[in-house]
Amino acid sequence: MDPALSTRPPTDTCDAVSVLLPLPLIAPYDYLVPENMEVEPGSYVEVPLGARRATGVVWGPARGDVDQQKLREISMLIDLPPMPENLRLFVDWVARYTLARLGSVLRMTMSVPRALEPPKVTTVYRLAPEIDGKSESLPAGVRVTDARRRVLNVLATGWPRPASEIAKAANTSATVIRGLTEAGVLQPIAVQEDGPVAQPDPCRAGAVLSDAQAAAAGELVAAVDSGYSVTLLDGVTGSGKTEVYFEAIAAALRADRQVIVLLPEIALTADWLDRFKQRFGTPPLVWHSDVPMSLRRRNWRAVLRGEAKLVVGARSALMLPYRDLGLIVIDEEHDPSFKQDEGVVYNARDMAVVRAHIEGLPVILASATPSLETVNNVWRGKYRRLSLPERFAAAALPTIRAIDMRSEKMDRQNWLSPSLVTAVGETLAAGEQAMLFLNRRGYAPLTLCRACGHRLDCPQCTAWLVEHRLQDRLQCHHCGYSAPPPKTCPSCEAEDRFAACGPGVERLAEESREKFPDARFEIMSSDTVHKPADAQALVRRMRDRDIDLLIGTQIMAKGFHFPLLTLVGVIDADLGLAGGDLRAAERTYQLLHQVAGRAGRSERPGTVMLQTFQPEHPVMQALVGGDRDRFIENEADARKQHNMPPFGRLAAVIVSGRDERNVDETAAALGRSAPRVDGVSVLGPAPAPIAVVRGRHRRRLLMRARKDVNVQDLLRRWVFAMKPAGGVRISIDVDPYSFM
DNA sequence: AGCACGCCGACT
DNA sequence: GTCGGCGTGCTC
Repeated sequence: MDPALSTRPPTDTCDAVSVLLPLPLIAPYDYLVPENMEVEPGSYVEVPLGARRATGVVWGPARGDVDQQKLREISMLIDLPPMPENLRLFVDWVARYTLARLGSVLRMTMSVPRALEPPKVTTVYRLAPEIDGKSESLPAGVRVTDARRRVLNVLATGWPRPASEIAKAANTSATVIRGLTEAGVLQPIAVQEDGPVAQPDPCRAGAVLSDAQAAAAGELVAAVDSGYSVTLLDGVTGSGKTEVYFEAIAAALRADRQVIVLLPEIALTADWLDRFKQRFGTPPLVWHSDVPMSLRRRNWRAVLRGEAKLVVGARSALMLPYRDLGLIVIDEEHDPSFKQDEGVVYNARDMAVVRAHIEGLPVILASATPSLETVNNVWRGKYRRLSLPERFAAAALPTIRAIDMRSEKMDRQNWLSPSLVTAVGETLAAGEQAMLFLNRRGYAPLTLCRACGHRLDCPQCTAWLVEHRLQDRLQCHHCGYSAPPPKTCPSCEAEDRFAACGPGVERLAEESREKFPDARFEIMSSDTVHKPADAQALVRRMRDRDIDLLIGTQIMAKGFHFPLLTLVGVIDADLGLAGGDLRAAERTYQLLHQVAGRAGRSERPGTVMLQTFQPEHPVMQALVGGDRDRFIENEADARKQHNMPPFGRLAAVIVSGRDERNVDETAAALGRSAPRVDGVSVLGPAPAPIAVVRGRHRRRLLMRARKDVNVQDLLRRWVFAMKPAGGVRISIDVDPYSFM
C-alpha cells in the first residue's frame, strides 16, 4: 500500500519495542506494538517468529538494528503481571557474567512454558484419606493388579496430579486411574490453577534456641529489611543452623516478603520439608526436577503473583520470577552441585549473591565446611561470619581416626582392613549401625581380559566401562552407554577370562556379606536412589533399624540424620585427591567431613575411620585433628602463591566436535590468538581429562587472570572473534569447578 | 528451540 | 531414479 494513501501514520512513527525470546539468541528482536495494545518493559507477549509463534518478554525500547520493513507485530499481550524489573536486570547480569546468550538465560526463568497459557481448572487425583498406599488398606473387593499397585506407589510418595501424569509416572494408562477412582480408592480434586496458595505462618513458636543460636538468630533477623548483606552461618554438623535461619525466614515472612531457600537437590527430602511444616504450619512451595509439571506451572504463577512466600528448591529455584523477595538462604553453601555445568554455566550460590545485591536484600550462606571463596570474602570483610561452635544438645562430635593402609595386612581382592572389620564387628555386636563410604558406583571400575590385557572401554568416550552387577550391565559413567557384559574378549576372543579390578560399592557389599554374614545391609547410590522419595524411604528404614550396615556413595553424605549410626568407615579416603584438580583437597575435606558428620548424631558417641595410604596428608591431618581453620589457611596460602581462585580468576574455554582434526585446528588457533595482557596467562590447549565424550573430542584452554582483570571482556574479544572449523563448538566456563 | 534448506547413501 | 540422514543457518 502506498503510505500516502493510508489514514494510519506511517510505520516509522508506530511504536516498536524489543522482545527477548527464551531461545539461544544473543539479543532481543524488535517488534511493532499494535495500536490497541499497551505493553511495558517486562510484559509477557506472544510474537510471530518465522512460521510459528513464540512467547517472550518486552525487554525495552526498540533497538533499531534491523530494517523497519522486517518488523512484525506483537500478536498478543499475555494476561500476567510483567516480569519484575529486578529479574530483568538479573538476567542481563547473568548473561554478561557467564557469557551465555541472553535468551538462554531468560529461558531459565521461563522453564515451564505452559505456565504462560491461560489458567485452567485441572482435575488432580489423590489417595482417598483412609488409604495409605498399601494394598491392605484397600476396601474389600478391590482387585489389586500390578498397574494398580504402581499407581498407588506413585501417589503414596508423590503429589496429587492429573491422571495423565500419574499414568506416565506409573507406566500405565489413564484407564487404570479411572478404575481406581470408580472403586473409591482415588479421589478427584478440581484445582483452580490460580487458586489460593497455603500461606506459611511466621508467628508460630520456633524451636528453643541455645544462647549461641539465639545470638546468631538475632543478628540474622536484624539483617532482614536492612538492605544487601551476606552472612556466613558457620556451624558444625548438628549445631542447629536450620533453626537459626528459620528465625530470619520468619522475620522476612512477617514483613510479607518472599523467601528462597536453596539446597542441593538430593537433600530435598520429605523429612527435611517436614521441618518447615513444623515451623511454619504448612509445607513450603518446592521447586526441583521431581515436582510434576502441572504443579510447577501452578507454582511458577504463584511466585510471579507474589503469593508464594516461601520457596524451597534446587539451584533453578533462584531463577523464578519473584515479585518481592526479602531473603535468600543457601544451605550447604560449599556444595558443588550448585554449579550448573551444562547450558548456561553458572553457580547458583554466586548468582544468588548477585540477585540479592540487585534486589538489596540479605543472603545467608550456611555450611559446616564453607568454601574457600566464601571464607576469603569473610577475611576481606565483604561477608560477615556467625559461628555456631557446638553441637546442639548432648551430641558430641565424632572421633576421627586414620587407618594407615601401608601397615594393614590386606588380602587380595579385599578392601576392608582388619582394623575396620574389627570396628564394624564391634559396632554391630553392640546393636548399633555402621556405614561404609566409597565414592564409586557399581561393582568394579575396570574390567580387563586376563588373556590379552584388553580393557573394556566405552565406544564413544575415553573411559573404562564400569561393571554394574546388580543390573548385569557394563556402564559408561560419562555418556550413559550401557551393554551386557560380553562372553568373550572383544580383542582376543578368549572366553570368560575377565577380571574385575578395584572396588565399587556393590563389590564392597559382597565383601561385607562374607565378613558380616548376619548383618542386614543396603546399598545407597544413584543406582538405588533416584529421587528424594527413594532416599527418604532408605532413611526411614535405617531409623526403624531394618538395616545394620549401609554401604554407599556420596549420596549418603547429604544431611541425612541416622540416630543409631555410630561408626563410619571410609574405604578410600585418598580417592578424591588424585588427578591434580585445583579444588581436590578442599572438596575431599568437605566431602569426608560431611560423611563423618553422619556418625553419632544422637547421645551415642560416633567414630569415623579413614582408610588412607597418606595419613600425613593435610586433608587427613585436618580431619583427624579437627583443625579445619588451619587447613583452610594452608589451602589459601597455596592458592595465593599460584594466583588461583579465590585470589585470581579462572575461565575455561572448551572446544569440542566430532572431527578430531577440526577440533585441534580450532583449539590451536585459539591458543595462537590468546590475549597477551599483563596479569593474564592462557594454558593449553590440552586434551580434556576425558578427551572424548559421546564421540566428541574435547580440548581445553584455561585462562588465569589477576583479580582486577575484566575476564569477560577479554574472553568476548578473544573467543567470540573465532570462527570455529566445521562442526566445532566452543563453550566458556567462567569460574570452572570441574576440570573434566 | 523449531523449522527449512541442502547435499550424499539404501530403497519402493 | 527418489526418500531421508542430520549439518547449517535463520527467525525481528
